Amino acid sequence: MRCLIVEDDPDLRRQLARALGDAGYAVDVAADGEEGHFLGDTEPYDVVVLDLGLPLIDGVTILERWRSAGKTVPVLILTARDRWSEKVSGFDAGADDYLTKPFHMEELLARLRALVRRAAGHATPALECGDLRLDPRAQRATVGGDPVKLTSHELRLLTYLMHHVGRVVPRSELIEHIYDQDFDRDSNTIEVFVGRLRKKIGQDRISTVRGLGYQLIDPETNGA
Amino acid sequence: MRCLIVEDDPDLRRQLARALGDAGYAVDVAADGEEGHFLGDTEPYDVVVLDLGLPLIDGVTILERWRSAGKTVPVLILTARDRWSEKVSGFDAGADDYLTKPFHMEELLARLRALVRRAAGHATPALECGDLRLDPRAQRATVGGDPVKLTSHELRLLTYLMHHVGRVVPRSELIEHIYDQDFDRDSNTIEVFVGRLRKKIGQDRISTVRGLGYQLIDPETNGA
DNA sequence: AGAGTTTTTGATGAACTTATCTTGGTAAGC
DNA sequence: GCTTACCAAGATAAGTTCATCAAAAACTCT
Repeated sequence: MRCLIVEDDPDLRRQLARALGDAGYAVDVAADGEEGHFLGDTEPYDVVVLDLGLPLIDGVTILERWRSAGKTVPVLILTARDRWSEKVSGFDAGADDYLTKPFHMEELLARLRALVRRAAGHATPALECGDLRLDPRAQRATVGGDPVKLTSHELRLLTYLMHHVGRVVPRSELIEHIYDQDFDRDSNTIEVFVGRLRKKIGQDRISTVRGLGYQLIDPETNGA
Repeated sequence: MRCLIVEDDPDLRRQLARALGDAGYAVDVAADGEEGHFLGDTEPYDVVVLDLGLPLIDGVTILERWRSAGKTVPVLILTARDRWSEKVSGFDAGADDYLTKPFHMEELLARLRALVRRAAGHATPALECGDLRLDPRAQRATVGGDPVKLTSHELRLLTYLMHHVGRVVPRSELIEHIYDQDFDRDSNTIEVFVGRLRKKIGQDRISTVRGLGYQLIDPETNGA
């Protein structure tokens, strides 16, 4: 999952970036409103953390622009505790959730998980696909109850696929959502990771559709 | 589906071509207004992505000429964020949708899907024909709920036929919409693909009309 | 700072898709 | 009823895409 953080306070920004990185997100950061607006406009994020008090362009304005441009990416806004009115205008502008500063990092992570989950149209917190389970909170995957040891990028790949079970996902999309901004596109990393994942979770769980992409097979619908 | 991209910025052009290619379109590109106008005039596209700021002939002018020549192909125009007035004149010239640069590639794809769908007079996201279903986003086809494994070209062929259920589609039209510009016309590839499709989705779903073309049979209207 | 992972890269070989060719069948026209 | 044109089907060949491996580079953690 790929996440954008728009926050002008350097300390908090760094703290957020680190926490979300540890939680398995590919993280991009913006220090002011202009940069934040630009990034959110151009890159495909799965969730955005947006501070309201920003230099150059205000958070609410950014959000309004994204929404009027048809962007549906889930956005969580951060407000100071005393800025009560900001919160309201944030929601009016189309925010999906808010959090008042200061906050517990754990709570932020929980809310983000909920947002990502809802955006993908899932009801349950844990992702499932046959006897393959993934707990985004614990960053743990199990096959038939047995834990599988995955490295961080293997986990990212699996997480994205499990949010899109049954869909044929192009390699380019996987790259966009697993890596952050500056990544060299032309490489075979995805193939290598798919290979490793298959070795760990079972060969025939991920099928490749030549020329199109990869597909996580749902045994229920008996995918492909 | 066959798509024309008219865009003068080389980076964006390549990026677009790649993304649309990944999404299963047959893609032609034009780098300036003259080439774009010519291609759109002579080749039958299903959708066009048109930048407004172009060398030689401006995008709005191209669009006006196409429209006054009776072309109804859906056109999505790209505008820079600050060119507010361009957007308006683009609509006046007959654009079907617009997107301001920079943009999410996924949003562009979603809008193109919507355009193609609308142009073919469909309401539901998934294409249906009897118990044959096709989800263009997931690139998955099912017959009576059972998934059918199709290769990328088989998928393109079926997609086009499903957008024109019941119509007798000439082989030449299929070739034009499945392949891009430079393709040797004199070959029997389409016959071969129709044969393979029939084998996978059922023999009597596609009927051949001698001397005219192929027809995807809709059980409702009991086609043919 | 160094050892152990993890990630990336590059190369090689295998697998698959697609295009072409050939042969045989089927419908239309005379 | 015969000829001709068009279409179906199978086999083959070519070209592309993908999988796998090994090794180098980057990163972590002590």
